[in-house]
Amino acid sequence: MELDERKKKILQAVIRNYLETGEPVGSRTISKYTDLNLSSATIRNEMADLEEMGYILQPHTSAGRIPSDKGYRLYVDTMMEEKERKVVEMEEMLLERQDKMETLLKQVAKVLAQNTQYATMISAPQSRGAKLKFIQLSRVDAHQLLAVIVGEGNVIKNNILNVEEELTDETLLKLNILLNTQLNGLTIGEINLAMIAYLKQQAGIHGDIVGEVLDAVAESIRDEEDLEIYTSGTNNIFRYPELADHHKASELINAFEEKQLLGELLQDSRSDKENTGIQVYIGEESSVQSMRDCSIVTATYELGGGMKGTIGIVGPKRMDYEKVVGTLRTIQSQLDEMYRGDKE
Amino acid sequence: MELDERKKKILQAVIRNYLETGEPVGSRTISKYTDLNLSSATIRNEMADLEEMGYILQPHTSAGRIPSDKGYRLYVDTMMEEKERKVVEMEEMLLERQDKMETLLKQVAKVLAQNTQYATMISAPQSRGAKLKFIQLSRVDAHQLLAVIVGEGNVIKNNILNVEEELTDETLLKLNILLNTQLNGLTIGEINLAMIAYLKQQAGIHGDIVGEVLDAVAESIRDEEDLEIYTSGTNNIFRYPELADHHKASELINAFEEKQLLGELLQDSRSDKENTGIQVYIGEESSVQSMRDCSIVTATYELGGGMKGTIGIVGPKRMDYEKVVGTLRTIQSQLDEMYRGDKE
DNA sequence: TATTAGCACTCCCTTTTGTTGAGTGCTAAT
DNA sequence: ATTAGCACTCAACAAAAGGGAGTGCTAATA
Repeated sequence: MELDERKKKILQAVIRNYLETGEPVGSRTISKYTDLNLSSATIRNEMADLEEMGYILQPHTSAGRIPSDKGYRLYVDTMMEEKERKVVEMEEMLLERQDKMETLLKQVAKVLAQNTQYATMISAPQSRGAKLKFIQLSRVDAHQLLAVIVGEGNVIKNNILNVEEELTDETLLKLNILLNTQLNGLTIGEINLAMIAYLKQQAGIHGDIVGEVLDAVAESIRDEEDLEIYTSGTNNIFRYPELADHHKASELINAFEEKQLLGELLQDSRSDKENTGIQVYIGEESSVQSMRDCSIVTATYELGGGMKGTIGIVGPKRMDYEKVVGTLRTIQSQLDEMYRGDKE
Repeated sequence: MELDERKKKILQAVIRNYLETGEPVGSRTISKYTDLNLSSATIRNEMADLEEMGYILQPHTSAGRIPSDKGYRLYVDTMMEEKERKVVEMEEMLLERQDKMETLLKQVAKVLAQNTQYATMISAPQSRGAKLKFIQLSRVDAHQLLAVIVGEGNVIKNNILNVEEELTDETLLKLNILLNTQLNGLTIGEINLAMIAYLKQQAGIHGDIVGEVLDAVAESIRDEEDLEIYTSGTNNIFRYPELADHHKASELINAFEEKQLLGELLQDSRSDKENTGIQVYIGEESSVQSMRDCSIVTATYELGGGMKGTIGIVGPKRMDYEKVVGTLRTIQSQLDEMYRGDKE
């Protein structure tokens, strides 16, 4: 059977209506709602075909139809009309420039949740892409060093290193010079074991102690793969009855709290990107079990210099895809603008 | 009417039973459950008295009794038998010593949630109580300085300072020496405006630029009053039907996400402390509206040197107070031990 | 005088039974 | 190919009925 133009129109009407109301859509509704001027009986026949083709389904006999995952997919891929979305309160947020990445991201998540009424998450840009700008070891205690590492975009990492032997001031100074001259300009991801081995060799005479410190520095640079994620609006899931029953809600909230799975999700969505950097997962398309009744829209953002992070929006399958995608586009460009603003 | 020994026993029995089952407790149950050897009829009379006195109440005629807030209060104050609680997985956690405060606190929250099956929160110790150990300004960029401030217990703060004029290496070095000699040993809370004014005076000749930097340093030291809070086990609230309906759950989850109110709550509970540092808020006793159907148990912990934080556990009013208080005590002493372990 | 057995009564909870209405599929007419 | 008409289905709501746990009261008992 072929999906002709009329069937498409009817499918689209069913989906649009269902997105709005959340109620199964009947033939009579469609007959009036569209400009097709067809009787409900005709629509019924068409809808039976659409069901057979797998685009819509009946929750039970004698109910209207709701879109299936396949139906949503078709809609998202070919029938949706994106439009830029005004993002409320975004300007304010941008006015007070955030020097702290953390604050900025938390705010983005919050604004997004308020605008869309869905649950949102945002992953901090991986620092491994950022170039090293400055590194410094300072003595804090007899056996403790503080390593401060500053990357492009002023991403700061601290680490307390425990060292067995005491270092002289001179050694420390030399180490600092060595580290800065050798590592400056490299991205954090580039500082690997080979690099460190080379550094150790450079350090030469100081041998053990320096080696120990360098190892610790290397570890603290690469270590922090924990991938921070900020979430907001989790309680929005209660707005959608299809997600709000105890079991599902509990699972979802847990996923949002644990953040482990979210991390993987956002990670995945970054790798296989399309040209636009926006991706939609409908129902079981995402790997997260507890979100099998949800749709997830993710967007990759960039703060310049390879600092890429991902934003995710989680809602019911009948989420307002147009609005969400539109909003995400706006945010993407706002963040981009913000970065360029930073540079000038 | 007097609350004699027998009435107390009955009240205790009612509460104990209700804590377990969550169902209103009838006279027949008590008659069998206790060793009082009284018939249900006698118990009924006594229960009528207890109700008149306000310790228990009937959800509706012909139902059993449930404890009132006043009843719970009496129970918590005089009838509860605390016992130390083994905290599962706590040892493991302590074995891998955490140098990062953040990780430690997150873990404590998690372990606590798993052990108690309630929602938990923990506030990071206020850094204002910590003594300054080390402070350093470094040039990151032509117009950007990085201030690193290390307090006792290796609490680290970073801040990027923007400066108008460029500083010479010499000035920077002098500033560092000045800051370290003058501020070392003071608590972060003690570094106030007067102190800074004095420093400015000391700096003397350098005038403006130094003043600017000092102001920025002062700000970054005292600024961070945001009071970080980590939560865990929010979804545990779904275990308790009396909290799990959409409206209440949504409000609660929101409170846990916003963290604003939690902060005030934990803050309050620290100020008016009893000798033990553990406090119980039953129902409306806490100021947080969305938690009027909950009980909250808070405990103050100390990591030495005035570094005090607060732990909170939120559950239904019929929470297992004995277990919760016991568990908190255990955690308190474990954290204490941990700090002492750090010192030796 | 304190306790208890007995009993009528209350009220929630669950199940049952109707009733309604939106929606369908099919058939026959257009 | 489209549509009017009709019988049928089934969720959702409401009213009715039954069951049961628990109470308060009264009168008997130790």
